[in-house]
Amino acid sequence: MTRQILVTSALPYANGHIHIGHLVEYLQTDIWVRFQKLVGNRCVYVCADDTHGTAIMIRARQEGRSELEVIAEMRESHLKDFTGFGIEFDNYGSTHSDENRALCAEIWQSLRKADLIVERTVERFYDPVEETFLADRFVKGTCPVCESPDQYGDNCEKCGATYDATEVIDPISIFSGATPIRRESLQLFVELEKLHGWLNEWTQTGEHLQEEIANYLQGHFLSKPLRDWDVSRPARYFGFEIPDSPGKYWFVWFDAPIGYIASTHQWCKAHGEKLEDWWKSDQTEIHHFIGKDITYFHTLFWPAMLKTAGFNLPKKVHIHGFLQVNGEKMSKSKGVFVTASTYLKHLDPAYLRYYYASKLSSRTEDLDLNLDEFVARINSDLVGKVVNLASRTARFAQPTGLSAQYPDDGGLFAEAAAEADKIAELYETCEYAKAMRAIMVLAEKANKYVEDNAPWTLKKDPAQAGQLQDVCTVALNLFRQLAIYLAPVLPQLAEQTGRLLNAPMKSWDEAQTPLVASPVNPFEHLMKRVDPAQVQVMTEESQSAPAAAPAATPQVDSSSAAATPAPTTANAFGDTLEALTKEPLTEAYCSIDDFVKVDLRVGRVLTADFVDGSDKLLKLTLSLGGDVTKTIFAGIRQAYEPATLVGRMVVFCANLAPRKMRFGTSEGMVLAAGEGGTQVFVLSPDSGAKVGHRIH
RNA sequence: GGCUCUGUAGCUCAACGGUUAGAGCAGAGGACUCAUAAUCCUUUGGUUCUGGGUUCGAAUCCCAGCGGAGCCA
Repeated sequence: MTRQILVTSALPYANGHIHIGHLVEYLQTDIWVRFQKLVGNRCVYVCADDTHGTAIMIRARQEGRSELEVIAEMRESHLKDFTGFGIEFDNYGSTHSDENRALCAEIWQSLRKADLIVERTVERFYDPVEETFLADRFVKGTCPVCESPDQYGDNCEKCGATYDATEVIDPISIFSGATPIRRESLQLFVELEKLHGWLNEWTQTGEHLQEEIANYLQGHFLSKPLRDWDVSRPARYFGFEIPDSPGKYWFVWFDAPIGYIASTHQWCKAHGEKLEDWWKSDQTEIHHFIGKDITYFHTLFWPAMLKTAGFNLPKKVHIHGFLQVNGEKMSKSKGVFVTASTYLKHLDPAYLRYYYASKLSSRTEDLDLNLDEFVARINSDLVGKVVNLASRTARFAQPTGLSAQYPDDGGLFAEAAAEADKIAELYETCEYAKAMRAIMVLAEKANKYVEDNAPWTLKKDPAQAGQLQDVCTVALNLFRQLAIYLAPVLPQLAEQTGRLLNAPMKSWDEAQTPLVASPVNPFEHLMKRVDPAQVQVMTEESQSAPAAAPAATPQVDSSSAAATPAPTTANAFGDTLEALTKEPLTEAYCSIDDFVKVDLRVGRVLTADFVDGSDKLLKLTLSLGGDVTKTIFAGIRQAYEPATLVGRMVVFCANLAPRKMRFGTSEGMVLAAGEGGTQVFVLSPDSGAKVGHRIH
């Protein structure tokens, strides 16, 4: 039975570029959509830019242009990145569209009619320079609990306290630096509590949510009365003015998810379809793919809005975890923050599509991009196992084409064909990692078949030509099966395979029938091995890119910057002589006696603070265990956010002679690699080391 | 701080409360030479974070501790 499925990914915010963290979601979704289309379901994939809110407004003003210009430019950039990664939306809209405005009004009317909207006066911070109210996270100041400076207005990264922005000591606006003033404002709220009973049932029953998400909602929100949701923002605000409340605008999180419907509407108009058939019909399944950070918007507010306004509820909200790179949070200061466009400059998008697929499950666990593993996976699985099958047999088969009848292969093809349902089920349930493994097992068996039948030996004997053709027919058919199973992940490979064998692949079911009597075209490389040096260049370029590259600032052409260093030979890991050339090895020897004079220790950073009057230094308090501490001024300010250092272990010299500085006395030196400035990389011991350990 | 997850081989991950905890990669040895130093065979790696408990039986369930991730409208 053909299903009718509407799929969405979260709307990227029009204030930043797409990076490889975002791509976890778009690739996960794109793979799912391609799978659905391949098996013959009617599937439409929509998305849009999320364009409203204070951040966009302020940015436009700071850049001296209109919000419309800003969002138009980001839209272009986003689309370019998505296209580059083979993400195929059926429609890519914008929350700043006529369709969205109309739908917002419609849903708003429903909420009014259901008597869910109330007015209340709240006190908010107001930026007198930018003339706008400030969300908590747009205010910084000293934590009212532990008095750490430079904390955001909603919670303290040092002590973990949460509070209201109005409690912060010495607050400033992050936009203008001005001291915000308190101002009363009449706001509109949705009384979510009125739908508490229904939400309880919807979230806790059925298959709408992953189990851990249902638990999370139960434990965190549904166990107590639901707070009213503040959905309005006073002028100035970039968004839609609320029709029945002049001077008030819908909060960006009100109109953003409605953008899913608006984008669908655009698609319907372009394809002669009715919106009702997609959003108000039992025949349609809605599937949202989102990250775990925006869980509550999509699992409480959004269902409540849909329910009230009479739209389809999602059949499933698929929630994924975050991307880490080499075991750490993606971070701009440490150079593991890779944008989509930087990646595309150096590497084939197919690599990332496969790598993510090989690691994704249906759980909300985070996914770690380990760059060494990335190289190994691609080279071993895709090039070594899959593509190799074609590579080692296509040339033998080219003169004759495929055999007219499918030969006896000992049941291999049938065996792999029988896996189709299992693999389909794994795609359907987002267990891509398991699907990839199942496919690789088939690839291993196929390689063994080639090994056992040694076509290269058959080739030497003209009498065995028929046998040779048969063996290659089997191998290429097994390869073709793999290409079909991998098509949702690697659409390009599927197309190339279709061309190689003169038989385009259109459907999942083609894995059930062997291809015979088809000509074989000259073989071209289907996929290149990953060169670790390219990965290296990519991370280096990411490190040298300006920290928060906003689209508006004229892009420093980082490609030319990356090309400048003289190309030097690299070892097998891609390490070049660059660093050694800049700082040659010391020629004089150091005796063991000299070395042991230096007392190197493992310490834990207890506190890390900016130093007033210095743009280079951070003041660190290091613990050596118990109550033994050392104070160190380290020149790493440009490379590290203080908050990211607290709690981590570092290596430092504990018996360096104390040095008086303008700011205090420094009692040691933290060990770090790099050239200085933003290029500083603090050393850490492997796990297992204890605070206070001496380094020998 | 609260909540939801999470900790298994060097790395990435499997394992309905039930044989001797398994795969891939990496490592070691061998075969092969068609293939992008690819492939095939054999093989070394585990105190399942720690400590208690429940059970005939625990990686799995419970409690505590330690570490990691996220969220807190």
